[in-house]
Amino acid sequence: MATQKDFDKKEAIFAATLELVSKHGFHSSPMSEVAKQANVAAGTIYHYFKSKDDLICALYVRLKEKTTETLLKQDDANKHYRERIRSFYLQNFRYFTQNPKEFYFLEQFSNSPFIQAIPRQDLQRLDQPIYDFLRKAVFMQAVRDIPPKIMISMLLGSVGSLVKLQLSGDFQLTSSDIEQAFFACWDGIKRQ
Amino acid sequence: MATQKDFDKKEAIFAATLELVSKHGFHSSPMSEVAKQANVAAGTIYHYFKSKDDLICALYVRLKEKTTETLLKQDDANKHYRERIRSFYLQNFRYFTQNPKEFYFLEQFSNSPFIQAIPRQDLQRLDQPIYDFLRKAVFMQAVRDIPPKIMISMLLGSVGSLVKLQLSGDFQLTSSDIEQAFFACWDGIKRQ
Amino acid sequence: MATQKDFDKKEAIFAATLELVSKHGFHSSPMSEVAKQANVAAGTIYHYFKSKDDLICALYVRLKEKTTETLLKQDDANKHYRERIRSFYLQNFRYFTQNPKEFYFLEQFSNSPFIQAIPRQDLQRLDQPIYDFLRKAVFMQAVRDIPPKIMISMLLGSVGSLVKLQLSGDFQLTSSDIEQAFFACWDGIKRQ
Amino acid sequence: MATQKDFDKKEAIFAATLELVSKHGFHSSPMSEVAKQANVAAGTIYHYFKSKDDLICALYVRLKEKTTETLLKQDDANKHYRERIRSFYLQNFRYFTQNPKEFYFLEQFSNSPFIQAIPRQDLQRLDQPIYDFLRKAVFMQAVRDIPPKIMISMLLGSVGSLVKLQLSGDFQLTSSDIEQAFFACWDGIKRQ
DNA sequence: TATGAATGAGCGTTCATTCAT
DNA sequence: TATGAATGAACGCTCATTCAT
Repeated sequence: MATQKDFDKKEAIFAATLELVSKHGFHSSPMSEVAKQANVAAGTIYHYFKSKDDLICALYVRLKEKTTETLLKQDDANKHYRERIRSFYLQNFRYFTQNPKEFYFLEQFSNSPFIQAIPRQDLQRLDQPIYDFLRKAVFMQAVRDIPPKIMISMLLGSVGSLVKLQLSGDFQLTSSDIEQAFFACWDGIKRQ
Repeated sequence: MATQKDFDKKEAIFAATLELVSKHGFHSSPMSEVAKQANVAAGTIYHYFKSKDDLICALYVRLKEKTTETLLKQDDANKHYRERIRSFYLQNFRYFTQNPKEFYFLEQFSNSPFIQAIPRQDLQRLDQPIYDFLRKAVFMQAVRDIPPKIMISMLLGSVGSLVKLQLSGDFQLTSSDIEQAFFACWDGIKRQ
Repeated sequence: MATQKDFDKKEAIFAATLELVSKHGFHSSPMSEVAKQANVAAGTIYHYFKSKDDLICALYVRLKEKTTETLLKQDDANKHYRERIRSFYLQNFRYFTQNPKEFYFLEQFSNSPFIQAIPRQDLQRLDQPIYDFLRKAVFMQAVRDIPPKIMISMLLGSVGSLVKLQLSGDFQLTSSDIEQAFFACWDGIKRQ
Repeated sequence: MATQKDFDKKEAIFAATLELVSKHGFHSSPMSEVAKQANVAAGTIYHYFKSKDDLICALYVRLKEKTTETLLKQDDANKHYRERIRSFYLQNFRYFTQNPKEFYFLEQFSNSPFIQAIPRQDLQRLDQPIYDFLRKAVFMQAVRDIPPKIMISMLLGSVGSLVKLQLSGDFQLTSSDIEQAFFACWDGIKRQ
């Protein structure tokens, strides 16, 4: 079926882009290489994406959606907020250490001028689910009344740093290290 | 004096590179533009740097050294560790929000495959002063016995996230927000 | 037909390179000029050749093959060796005086460090047919038992010098001059 | 003494140019490298030579003069022409196999478009001594009445080919090979 | 005379993008 | 829709040459 084939090609292009960009960076990932890796012709990419920038931005959005969904899917509203946030933190660490390509791509992208090409409201939409999750925690008085944006920044900044540390190969983090790191964060944001 | 002139040219090239790369990214900062911005001929850059990569790596090392030095210069060994770490955290925030070009450059660089071009031991040397500072804090039992690498990751991850938030323009952080964020961190790492 | 078009483009690039290099030398024949002369875009050359060096080496191999084939094609195994070698000598002179571009290109190439880029066994393969022709003459006791490599050197050195003399415009060689030069060579190598 | 110093510098520049050009070719021998190798500043070369082309042409003329002089110096007018020409041939072979840099430089130069930069009469002047030597041999009826230009071409073409063969490393020529080659030539040009 | 930092035109090459098939 | 040869602007970089010292 054509639709399935389209899907496959688009997927293949995304996968190839992720592979190459995460390893070599944006400008060392020519479209011709992406095409080769995806087993399509160079021109074919332009049936699915307007330009290289468009492809990269689309991949960013896609990965953001996917990771956010994955990370919140396992949330269990019946548990205590501490447990839910702990689980979110740990999942985050696990997900990215197990999917380093996605981590590298997202970090690279969000620290590059590329990100300015994404409309602000789209960026907001991508963060919305996590944002909602934490705002509710504040509302439920599970955590201190810190603006959710700050809280996200702190949590994700912390976990992101740890992922980077782990992936650098300089340092093997044990699960106790992660727990410890989480509780350090938690002690910082929990309602005393 | 020749030495002064050399210094000026090299400085001008560094400044131009910082300006352009922080604004447009590595690959949207051609050497010809760097030269124009620095008021030198394109070829002149190659008297000071072997290649574009070399220039960018040299600038990274230089900025790292400068910021580390600046951030630790104001450390007062007579104060309590809480105060010293607080000051470090706050200075960090202040320095980077006031020097956004340096922040963007460093973030972009350290999240790009470029960083692999810097020998591991050089990277270690750049982080050594901060590392020493925190290791001593652990040794003095001022903070919990968390591996310093993790502690650095958490502190800098946290403050980096806040700087990004502030610079994004989405959110105006008050100094009370920063204090709050610091104390959250501190509560996490202090010896209870 | 695509294959024909490819052939045409590659041929046009070869012809343009021969034209320019024979007239101006390697380094005064920029790729941009080659492209212009061949009526293709600069980038197109790189579909057919990896680099400028690759193009030039490929052209050398091609011309060597073509001239060797041309020179041996007219050989008539029924004739006496004296006649066959005479014919080879005369053809050689005629071919290169009538195709000065090829002569200048080949001379330039084989006297430049470029030639070291061609694997030794490839060079040997190119000379093999002439080598075989002369070795057989030795074997048949038509000529003295001089190592064929030396004999080739002498014959081709002699005729090459004459071609250079003729093309220099300093001196108009008559066909009697060439005959005379050949017989001088022949008297030197024939079995007495 | 200044004059001596000048001489030394100019010599050093010539020596450096010969060294580099014979090994790497004209366009892989930048003036900056020549300067380094000669232990002078880049600008200094321009006190002695108008341009790179000028330097290379001057070196050509110089080497031509020197080799011609060397080769004719040992001529002994008392001997038979056969002996004198034999000696010239053998010296030629010996000189260039022992001075491969000069051989490679001269071959490269005389097969490149560079040579067109040298006025025709200068070229003639350089060849004049050898030309005279052989013309006299014709006049004395020692050799056949072949135009001296052709005779030079044949002799030098022959010996040049052998030098190339020897220097290529493919083939070790014995002194008997050279003798044989000379007598082949001689049989070709001697008055029967 | 000697220096070598500075110049900038010009090079070889890449690669995002197009378009005839 | 899919192809991939072709394009050519733009890049990083070299190097012959100049000139203030």
